[in-house]
Amino acid sequence: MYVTLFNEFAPATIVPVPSRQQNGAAGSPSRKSQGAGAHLFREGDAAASIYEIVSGVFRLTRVLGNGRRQVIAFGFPGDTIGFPKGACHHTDCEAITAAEVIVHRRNALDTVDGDHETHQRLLNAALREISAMQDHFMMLARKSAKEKMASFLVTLAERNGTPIGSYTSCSLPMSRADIADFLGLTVETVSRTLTRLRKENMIALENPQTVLIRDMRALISASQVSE
Amino acid sequence: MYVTLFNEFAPATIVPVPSRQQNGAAGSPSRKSQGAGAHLFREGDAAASIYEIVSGVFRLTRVLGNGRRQVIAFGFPGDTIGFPKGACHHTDCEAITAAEVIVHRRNALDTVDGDHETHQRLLNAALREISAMQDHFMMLARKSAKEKMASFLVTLAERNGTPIGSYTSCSLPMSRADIADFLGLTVETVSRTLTRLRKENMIALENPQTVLIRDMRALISASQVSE
DNA sequence: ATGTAGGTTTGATCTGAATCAAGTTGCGAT
DNA sequence: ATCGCAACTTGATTCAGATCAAACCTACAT
Repeated sequence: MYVTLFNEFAPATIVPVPSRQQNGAAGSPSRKSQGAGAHLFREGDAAASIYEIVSGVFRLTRVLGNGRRQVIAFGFPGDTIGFPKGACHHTDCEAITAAEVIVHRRNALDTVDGDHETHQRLLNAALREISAMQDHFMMLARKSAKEKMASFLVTLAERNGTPIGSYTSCSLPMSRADIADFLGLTVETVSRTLTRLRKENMIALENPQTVLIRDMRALISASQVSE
Repeated sequence: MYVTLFNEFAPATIVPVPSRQQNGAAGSPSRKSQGAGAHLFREGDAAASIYEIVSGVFRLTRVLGNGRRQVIAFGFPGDTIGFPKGACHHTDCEAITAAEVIVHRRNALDTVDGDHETHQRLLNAALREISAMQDHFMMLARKSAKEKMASFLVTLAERNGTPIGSYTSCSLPMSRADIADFLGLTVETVSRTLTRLRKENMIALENPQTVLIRDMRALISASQVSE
């Protein structure tokens, strides 16, 4: 059974942060801080809000009967999460690092009277989300373990990496189990595949949570479907 | 507990088009007929329109380098298709039967000035889409061939089936290759799995394009993740 | 410092689905 | 009719990744 990282922070440290309330009638987005390991919302919760990630990393999951789990997405700063299905959230959402979000009232999506620009931004986020998920389909259904892992690292480096000389350093805030459940693999396969990429000199592991990409070109090439 | 795939689909919101053509400014949705095999749009096309399916079945696909293909979704009457990524369509869309669609100007999503209600309907369709795709993730990543095939048939029966006594007849307008590329399997596995479900007396094949579901309860049970 | 518990890596084996390879069936065109 | 082709089914074999099983860290708690 799966147990989350960072359990030591377990008690949800949700600290509302005072913020620019000058936004009159409808909008009034507020900020919220979130400790690592705390749930932002759970599957089935009434969807009162939509969130824009300011800092930190979130994990969106769904669970299937027995224990099979799917990580739908990781949320990074700039991402919008919490699109509702009807009145409810349809995923669990947990912070995997300490995090901060901007909270929008859920019906910023419904009504347009209040804040056109926010509405439009959320809508565009939803459309981007659809597109990103379609990419993920390809990955889940049609890529090998190596291609999946390479794709994942390339994406992560783009979002999250810091260049160090000609290399790129990239932290993996999520556990191997999270990666496995995102890519549709097992932890063992994730681990083995990382080792393989390491032995092929594409990456190095500074420590289990930090990857150094040594040959981005090769990694990108490995992320694409081979002939 | 996880139930079935996609059964949260739109309760066929086929709003008959009273074609409020008096709506000069923004709305003016029109209809379009589409022969079997004709493309409604292709990946990369400028996304000028969004479509609501009135009749017929569409197939949304993306192609990966060599020849690997992913069927993103099948579109049935009541579904909305053609959500753009930026200015472009990000999938191919082909009618697999003769079909008819309602055409909305693309910026029915952008601007709200014209037709609030249409805007809202499209937005809700986008949110439903996100939810449905999340279900599909689970299927692609975490289900066995038998579970996938059973899920697919159950979903199809819900959308498309006609009860015949205690049985449900259901046409498969798409080819085995389409089904395979939707479920992340090969044609051979699709065929074998259908045979297996047939031998287990859950279904019968009237002909290759028509399935008779003989034991819906068993099929639903097979569609769920086994212990 | 020692013990313990996750998380990670590595190894051995197994298996479900892919691949390779024929058949079959249905159908439209000659 | 029957030829040709495409879609489908079935069979034999292979293989990538799952599963089963041990180590191997760290980091925290005693």
